[in-house]
Amino acid sequence: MSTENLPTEEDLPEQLRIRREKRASLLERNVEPYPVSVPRTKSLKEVREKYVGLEIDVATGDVESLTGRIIFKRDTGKLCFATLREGDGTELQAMLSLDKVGQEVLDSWKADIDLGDIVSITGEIITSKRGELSILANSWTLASKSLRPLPNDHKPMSEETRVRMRYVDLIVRPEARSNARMRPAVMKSLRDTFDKANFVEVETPMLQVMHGGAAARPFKSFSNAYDMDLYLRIAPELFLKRCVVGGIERVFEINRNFRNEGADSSHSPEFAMIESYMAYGDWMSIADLTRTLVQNAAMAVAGSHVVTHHDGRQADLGGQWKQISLYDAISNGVGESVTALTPYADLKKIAEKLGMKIDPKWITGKLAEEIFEHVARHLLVEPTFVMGFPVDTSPLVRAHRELPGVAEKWDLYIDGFELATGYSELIDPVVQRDRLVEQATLGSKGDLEAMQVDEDFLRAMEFAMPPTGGMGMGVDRLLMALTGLGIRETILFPLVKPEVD
RNA sequence: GGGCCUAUAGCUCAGUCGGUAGAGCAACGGACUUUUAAUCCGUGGGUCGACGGUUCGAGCCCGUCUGGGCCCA
Repeated sequence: MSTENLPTEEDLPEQLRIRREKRASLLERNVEPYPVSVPRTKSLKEVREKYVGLEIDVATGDVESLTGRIIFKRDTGKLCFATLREGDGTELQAMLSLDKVGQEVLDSWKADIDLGDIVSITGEIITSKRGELSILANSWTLASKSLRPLPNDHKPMSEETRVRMRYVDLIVRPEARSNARMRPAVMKSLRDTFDKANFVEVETPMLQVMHGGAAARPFKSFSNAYDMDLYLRIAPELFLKRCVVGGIERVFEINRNFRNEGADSSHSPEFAMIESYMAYGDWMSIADLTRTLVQNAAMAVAGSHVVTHHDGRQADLGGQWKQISLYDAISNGVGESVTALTPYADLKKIAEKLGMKIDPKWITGKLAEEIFEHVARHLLVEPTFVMGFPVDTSPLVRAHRELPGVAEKWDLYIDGFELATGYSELIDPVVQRDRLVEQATLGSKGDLEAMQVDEDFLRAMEFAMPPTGGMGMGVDRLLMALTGLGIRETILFPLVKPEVD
């Protein structure tokens, strides 16, 4: 990187300039501000655990070398205090006294060490006269000099600063630390649940020649080596179904999908998703699997099926979950009977009466789904399976075994948002081809979310796919359901537009 | 896409009627051997998001743009 455009020392804000001067001053005195290693015999957490319950004003005689970031600093004339914090948030007090370290070392501590610096301190583990577990320094050494001041630890950072500088957020905000550690706990729980049910995890392409498996606009890219357009996947569905054809009868994938659409408090352009397929299952058995995945994840992070959101609200994810019919929900919401056979014109009248803005590109089923979202979605706070979606918006789903115009598809709603979807999969390759051709026709008419005809996928289907149930669930949204957080808090580094100078 | 709110010191925020830019924490200098957001005395730190307009005079009023948030679609 070029150094030409970096600000000169005089241009820097006062506090940044002073810290750079301190770094230079250390180097002048042959003190390394960024040493290759520093003494460390225990973590702060290990010390806290070992000496729990130690009485006031005790000297243990145990000498350790401990490291941590300086979070608070209380310098007095001859006895200085500082609070060290390590990555998981564990804190420990450090004490430096004139009679232990001498004038020169104490003066250097006061002058050279700032909030945010990482230090190593060697000394005896004691409790102070106020009972605080502490390390009383015999010596100390700088582990890494911070050139930027930490934000005020007692006022929350603004939401934008938290997202743009997550590394600082993780240093100062306990909830940021626990959120970051909740995601891997949930991932582990999901994989354990699948493993116990004999599912095999696979990884399928994210760079795809042809996108499919969902109704969404893709990100487009280009391969220099192959000289052709490539797409970032919007869903792994068509590859997982190839796996089922090949005999991986219980299969799942947890990984990132990319959708080139709007971003808001529940949509991120890249998001983690589970997809899973179970041969010889159907939409009901896959619903049971989905419920088990969610409930086990709740148990893993909350120790209970009742989870407590960050605002204190509790949500009960336990028991069997309510099932409602999509068209019943619409009928109740609009006060007249609506079915999958209700004609487009009637739906349009209903939507207009509701004051909805209607996109002329919407087909009949899409209009019904939009009416559902308008009248019923916000009511679905407790976990609810919404059963029976229109067949014309579900091109990869088999038709309902009894209800005409309906597909064996459910959406799972929690807290008013869609958490997961599940199907009895369409396995008739001839019908599948017709549906995809129909999609391609919509695409050629300008529907940017329509699917393409994937000939290789159809060829796989023609080798016979067993009857199968399938599901997809947003991992970020699962974390939202468990914590009540917005999607940008469940993702460590959500996409943000670059800062402008 | 539409509407509303928002951008001021390193961080979090005030800023009245358009008239010399404020606080807390942080920083700098000094005092202090048991502090817990230590305390006390003193000091410095600002392109008020960007550009344009109105005005004798703009952080404040108007317009455009950019970033962020919320609501609607």
